[in-house]
Amino acid sequence: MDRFVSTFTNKIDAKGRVSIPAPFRAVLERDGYAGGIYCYPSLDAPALDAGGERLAKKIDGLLSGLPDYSDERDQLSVALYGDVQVLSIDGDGRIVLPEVLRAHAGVDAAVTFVGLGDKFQMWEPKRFEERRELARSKVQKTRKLFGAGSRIAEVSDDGDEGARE
Amino acid sequence: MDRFVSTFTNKIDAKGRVSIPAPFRAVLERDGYAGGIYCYPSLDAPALDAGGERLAKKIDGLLSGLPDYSDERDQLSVALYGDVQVLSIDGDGRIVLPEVLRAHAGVDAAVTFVGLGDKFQMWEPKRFEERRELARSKVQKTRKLFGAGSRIAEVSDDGDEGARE
DNA sequence: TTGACGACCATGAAATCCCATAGTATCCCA
DNA sequence: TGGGATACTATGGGATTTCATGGTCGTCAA
Repeated sequence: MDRFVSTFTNKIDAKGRVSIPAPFRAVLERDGYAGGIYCYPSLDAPALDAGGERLAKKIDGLLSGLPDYSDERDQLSVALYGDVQVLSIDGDGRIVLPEVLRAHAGVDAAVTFVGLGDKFQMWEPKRFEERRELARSKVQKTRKLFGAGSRIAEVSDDGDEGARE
Repeated sequence: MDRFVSTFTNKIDAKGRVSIPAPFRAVLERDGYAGGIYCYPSLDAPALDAGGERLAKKIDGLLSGLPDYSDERDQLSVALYGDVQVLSIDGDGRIVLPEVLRAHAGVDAAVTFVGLGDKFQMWEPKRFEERRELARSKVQKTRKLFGAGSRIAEVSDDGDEGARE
């Protein structure tokens, strides 16, 4: 297994710590774990994007096309690197979400971890449920377009069944 | 971790000292720390660019692409090397910003350190907030310009597919 | 002598490490 | 196949370390 799949919800304790789901930790270790995960506000959702080295390299890839020390590169770097935080994982597989990130995602007592293949997202549980409903209905539509029994619907359902509370 | 990532804001004390964020110091140490950091006014922003050996080598690289004794090279080397200062780091991880540099960046009571991968910038906190907003909106535009299938779209879209409305 | 600068020490808050526990899933062997 | 032992996970809390920041004391030079 080398990608983030399925969803898990864990509590945030009094010290602001939250356990990264064990399956995700396993993926991170295979993914050249370097002491922490990269995490930043999702560009267009009240959630946080996170991942390991693979994700970091993708960001590098975005910038590698631009000439060094150009104004444009600097600006993009600010938005891409400037908002990224490296969250270190403690001996028990937990991270601490800084205030800025918690605010963006609106998380408080618990966090829902959502696997997205190369990376995963962290959501406030209720908000994620709402999104999930929307996503499901969208899948229904897509399904009709492709015809019943298409794999798109199957895959989504798999992910959901495996989810824990 | 081997790149400068994320942003931190630290205070300048009565003697003009300011702590370099610990994560940045860690990067500098891996980066062949030689007693100080290289620092110079950003070419097109009211900020300061800074970094370690890797940054110095990149500057060398830029110049090596130009023919010796060309006007362009002379101008560029003056622009790049002319204002470079080597700031030594004290035992507690602090530097002192010379007046010239503080003036260029307009810093006074505090400094915002912004990781940009190979180097980092120092900003006056308020000015940086404005710049950050600019950068963010630029990223949004850039995403729209590059259609689906481009590398930029890939990274951004990955995040959204799973959870978008 | 005064002022700038560097080395060194002090401190409170925050982050990190380490250990404990309970519930659950997994394994192993009869 | 059943049942007990084992391993793992999420979570809580105390102890320790790190970090940013403030201050003092010398030193060197103008």
